[in-house]
Amino acid sequence: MVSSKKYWLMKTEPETYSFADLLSKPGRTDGWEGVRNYQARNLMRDEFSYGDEVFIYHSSTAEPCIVGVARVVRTAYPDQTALNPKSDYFDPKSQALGASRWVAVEVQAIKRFHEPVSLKRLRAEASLASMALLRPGQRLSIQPVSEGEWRYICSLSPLVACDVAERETAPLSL
DNA sequence: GCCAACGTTGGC
DNA sequence: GCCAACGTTGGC
Repeated sequence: MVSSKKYWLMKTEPETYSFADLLSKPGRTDGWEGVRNYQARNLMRDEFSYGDEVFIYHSSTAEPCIVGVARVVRTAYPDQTALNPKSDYFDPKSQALGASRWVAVEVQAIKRFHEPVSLKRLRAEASLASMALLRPGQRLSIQPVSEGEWRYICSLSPLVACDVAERETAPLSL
């Protein structure tokens, strides 16, 4: 039996890597690298399936918010940045091991919120009270999102397909 | 920049 | 395996 689609939330600091950065990649697809937490790694490695959908969340910024939706287009593979001494994500222990202890997945941006859904807004919604993201001291950079939470959040602001947005906004650059 | 809440490290 | 020290995250 084919398992049903699961939903996730992934945090990123937009100063380091923003949703716009993902949109700028070929095919709006990129490797989600640099996750250096076992719990988050295990979710990616053991739970992420092809086609799962992911909220992209901007953290450590003036207005923390969910900015868009991406789709898992490649399941977990070794995160090679852990073996690259020049990478910000270099991990000496992986180097000592001779293999990366970390994994990455590839995600493709598919939709953006017309109005990003702010953390403040999420906190104001009673039906999201038990959401993982809103728990005090929740630092996990990859979190499961229930189908109910997913649908509710998607109803809070219109979603714009990224390929459409590209056509509308991208100047001709040939 | 503060600080609470974690997670990791390493001595024992 | 305990746990103190240290580092990191991330909202405010």
